[in-house]
Order: sequence, then structure tokens, then C-alpha cells
Amino acid sequence: MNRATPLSAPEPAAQAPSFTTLRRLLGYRLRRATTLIQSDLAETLKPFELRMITFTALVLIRDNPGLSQSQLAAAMDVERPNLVVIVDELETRGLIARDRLPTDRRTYALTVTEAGEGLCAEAVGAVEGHEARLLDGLSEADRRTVEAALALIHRNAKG
Amino acid sequence: MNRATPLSAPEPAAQAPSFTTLRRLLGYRLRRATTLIQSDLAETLKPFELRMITFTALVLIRDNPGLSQSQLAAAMDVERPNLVVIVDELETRGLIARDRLPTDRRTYALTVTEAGEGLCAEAVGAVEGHEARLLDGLSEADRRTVEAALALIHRNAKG
DNA sequence: TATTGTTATACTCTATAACTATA
DNA sequence: TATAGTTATAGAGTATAACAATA
Repeated sequence: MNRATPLSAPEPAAQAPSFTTLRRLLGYRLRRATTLIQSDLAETLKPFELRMITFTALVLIRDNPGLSQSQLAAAMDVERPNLVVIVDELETRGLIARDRLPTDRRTYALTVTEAGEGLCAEAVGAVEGHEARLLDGLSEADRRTVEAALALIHRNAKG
Repeated sequence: MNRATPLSAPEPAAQAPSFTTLRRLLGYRLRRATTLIQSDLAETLKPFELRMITFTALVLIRDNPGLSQSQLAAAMDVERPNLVVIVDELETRGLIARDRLPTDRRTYALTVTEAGEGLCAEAVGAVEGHEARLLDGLSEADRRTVEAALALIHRNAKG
């Protein structure tokens, strides 16, 4: 790349491309930021051998002991068939337990094991650290403004 | 579901699950909002038979006439092999043109056709409408706060 | 030897249909 | 008959290796 060439040569687009249209779209910026956060989050969760989706499932089971797989799938907005492998993975690792309900032997009651409780607490701590790192410099007031904006988007999307 | 049962029965998790831990994470809310926006955006682009990724490519080619496929792939953060099908689709529809560079016959110079220019303008207008709808009620000051927060995340992720 | 665009391929995520066992 | 969980499968989206043409 001949960066010394000073003239506006007929050679097209030698310089960095322009994002003028895309940069005006908040949705574009939001998606970029989300991608960045998720890739940082994936790194944060790697030591725990958790992916974002298994982390979410583990947290929801801990916060809602006895949850069924259907309820968990609905809460995570994941199709039931896809949740099976997630729950399988957590169970195989001994992080959660699947117990049949005596009152309805079709459904499982999901709970975290002692190991799952421990790993969940550690992982949540690490994720809070990752967020603190990425949001370092954001005031509490600004943080609330961002949260309010995100809530507004949800309300506007519903109608 | 016997919602009339008033006692705290041993039946687990009959009520709506708790999101207390996840809701404290800004990344979780950000991802949810982004998902919502993207699904609304997909609907907005459907009449133009554009997906988010083909829309992005079309806009970048219009804003940067003569861009090469490698440059476009880098700008979009997409692997070169995956960009081929995107560019194929736009070319087949007559929205862009691929012209060999006389100075380097390996590379294509990408430009929008007249039809591509027209569709791009319409689609950008529709996307701006979609954003205005979703962000209705957000003040200019709040919007700038959100943009500043997203820029902060990018800076913090770099270091 | 390096680069542009391409093909083939694999891996992850997600979505749907159909099965089983229970109710 | 309806529901919980499961299996199989298909479709996106994304990533890597290797090739032909050109530099």
C-alpha cells in the first residue's frame, strides 16, 4: 500500500471507508456495542466453561429453583428442543439436577447443585467485573439514562 | 394450572420466573433491546427484500463507490468467503455492479447501479422511520447520552 | 511470494415436525 | 385430547483451508 501517494488518484477507495450513513443509525451503534460486549463476555465466561446461553440458564435456575424446562425455555426465549442440549450440558457437568415432579411425572423440577451454586456465584461475580470494566467512566445518572432508553425501546416495540 | 390455589404449595415455580440477577446486568438488557430492534428492522427491510447484512453492504457501497470486496469485508467485519454470496445477491438483483480494476485485474470495484441507488435511498428512509418509531419519546440530550455510553464501551473494550 | 476473489466445508444457532410418556 | 420433554432435521450465520488468477 503506497500511502505516500499524495494525489487524488483514480484508484478507488484507498483510504478508510466512510460510515456516514450507518453511523447516524443508533441501531447500528447498538448492535456493534452489543457484539463487543458479547465477545468480551465470552472471554470472561471461558474459564468457567460457560457460554452466554448456559450462563443465563444456570442463573435463572438458581434464581428460580424448581423451574420446569418449558418455563425456562419461555423465560429465555429459546425453543424447547434447543433448551434440551443446554440443560443436558449443565446436568452432565453436575451443576444442576433434574427431578421428576411427584404431582406431574412429565415435568422436571430444575435446581442447582451445590457445585452449581458455587460456580454460578463465581461466574456472576466475574460478569459483574466485566461490566464494571466496560462501563468504567459511566456515571450513575448516565447509566440510568441508558437503562431508561432501553426500556423505552421495549415499550415502543410492543405497541 | 390451578391458579386459585392460595397456599405456598410444594409445586414449584407456578408464577412468573424472577430475573433479579440478569436484570442487574446492563449487557443483558442491551442484548434484549438489540434483538428487539433487529427483529423490527428485519420487518422494515422485508418490503425491499433486503436483510440487515445486504442493507449494510448496499449502504457502504453507495457511500464508498469503487470499494473492493476485501475492503467491504473488512469494513463489515465479515469473512471474505461469506461476503461473496452477499455481493452475488446484490449483483443478481441489479443493485450493484462489479467492475474489474484496470490497474489490478484481481480486484473488483463495487458501485451501486441507478436501481441500487434508488432502492438504497428508499430503504434508508424506511430504516430512519423505524428508528424514529422505536426511539419516540427519547430526548436529544438522552440520545446523546446513549451514544456517548456506547462510544465509551468501545474505548474500554480496546484497552 | 503475496493478494483478490472463490469454492468447499464445518461448526454453531435457531426453528419445525413428529415421537414418547404422562396427564 | 393436550402437555413436557425428546429426537431428528433443516436452515441460517459464521469460520477455515485451499485453489485459480493476478500481482
